[in-house]
Amino acid sequence: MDINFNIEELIKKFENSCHRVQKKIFAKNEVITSYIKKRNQFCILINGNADLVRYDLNGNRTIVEHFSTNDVFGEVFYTITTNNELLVEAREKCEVLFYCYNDIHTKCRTTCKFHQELAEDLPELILSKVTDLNMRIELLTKRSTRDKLIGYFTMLSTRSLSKTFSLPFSLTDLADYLSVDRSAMMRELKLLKEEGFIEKNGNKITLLYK
Amino acid sequence: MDINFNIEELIKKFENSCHRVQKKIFAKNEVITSYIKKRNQFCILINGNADLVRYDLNGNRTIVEHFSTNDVFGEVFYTITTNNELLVEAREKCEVLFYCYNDIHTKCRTTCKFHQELAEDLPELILSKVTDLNMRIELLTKRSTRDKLIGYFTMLSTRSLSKTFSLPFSLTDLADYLSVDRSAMMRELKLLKEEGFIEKNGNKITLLYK
DNA sequence: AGAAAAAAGTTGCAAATGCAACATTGATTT
DNA sequence: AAATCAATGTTGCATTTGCAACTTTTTTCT
Repeated sequence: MDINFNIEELIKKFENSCHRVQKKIFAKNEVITSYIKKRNQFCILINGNADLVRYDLNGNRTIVEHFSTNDVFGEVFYTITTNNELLVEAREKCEVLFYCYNDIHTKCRTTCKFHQELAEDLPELILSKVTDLNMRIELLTKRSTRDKLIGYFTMLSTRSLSKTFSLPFSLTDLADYLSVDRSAMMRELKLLKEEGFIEKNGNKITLLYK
Repeated sequence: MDINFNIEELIKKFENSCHRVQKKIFAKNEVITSYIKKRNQFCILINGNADLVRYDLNGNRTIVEHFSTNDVFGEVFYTITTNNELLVEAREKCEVLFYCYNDIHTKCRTTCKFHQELAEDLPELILSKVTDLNMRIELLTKRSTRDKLIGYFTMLSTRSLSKTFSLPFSLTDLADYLSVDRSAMMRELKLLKEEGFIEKNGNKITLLYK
């Protein structure tokens, strides 16, 4: 599958064609959107890094998804079944495009160029999201912390086409992403180093197995 | 968001218009497809129930996804990062539509009516899959077996608009779906009954909390 | 209807994980 | 440059979970 969707081009077109779309800029740690308050919103992260975060009743924080440049997110992708708070938080300065999902297939299709093109490329955009989510599920269904770590590292290694790669997360956030206790994860990480499975220098990891 | 995609109608059209699509029928327990052997395949389950199942190296079985009528699945949704086997297994008699994802946006768009319409409705189809996957992740990131069970029951209750609902799984399969040990799950289920959170008769569950 | 297989239910014990409370290092702010 | 805050790293202990080995009940097959 080859995704030939070019978001840069699309944005250029939007800027002098469609006025139903909003572009906003957020500073580090600002809340970009809340999944409880808004509905039917569809967002594209043009620039930056952000996380979809859930806080449960016991105060546990979970990074539900991690977004980087060109990722899509928003409430259309989410059916709320819990009463937990779901927030998208900027981890650094972020540029975000907002608009209403309904607009895509209804009004704009025939009117503005931006929406027309987006409608065409939408399957690709969403599809790449599906593959991300499936990968995430693959990780989360692993039975032990060790298997989750190894699974995650293997994925990063495959993506970067190298045995050595850097973590996109702090270790604290990685624990929240893998949905395990941080100290338990640190313990397991230490064992993986001691047993010679991995090497770690700063936020760079090297796989030594296989 | 309202999904007005009518798959029945679409299939009727396909049957006398497009010859690039295959319809096959599977008996219970047959393997519908393997995610390692094939690539770029896109499937619609017209009728029946099936599971996407993973067997890991320790012999653990995980139900990665559960499909029922009108669900879509296939390798296009999946970037293989592991060497575990991923199979779609029929849990009962299934009718399945197969075709190649690439066809959707390339050749068929201008030629056959079936693909043309499917291309239009594809965002909706995939989007509903994304909401399912997000719900799944929400469950899997819960920290304890108890929270997973309660989360799952709450979701079923919300969907059926009733405090009483029936489980779509056997308990054995539910454990594989929630990615926990079956006996540990049974123990927790017993506690939930004893502590008055739920009632259970056969495969019917009633929520007693809130 | 009877046999066989699958699912449900139970339990003791070992291992993994979470929790809490720290010390240490590194980064950011004033 | 010092102070503050965040991230990393460590450990003991309690709790949860997984594993293995069963029995009982329900379903499926011939």
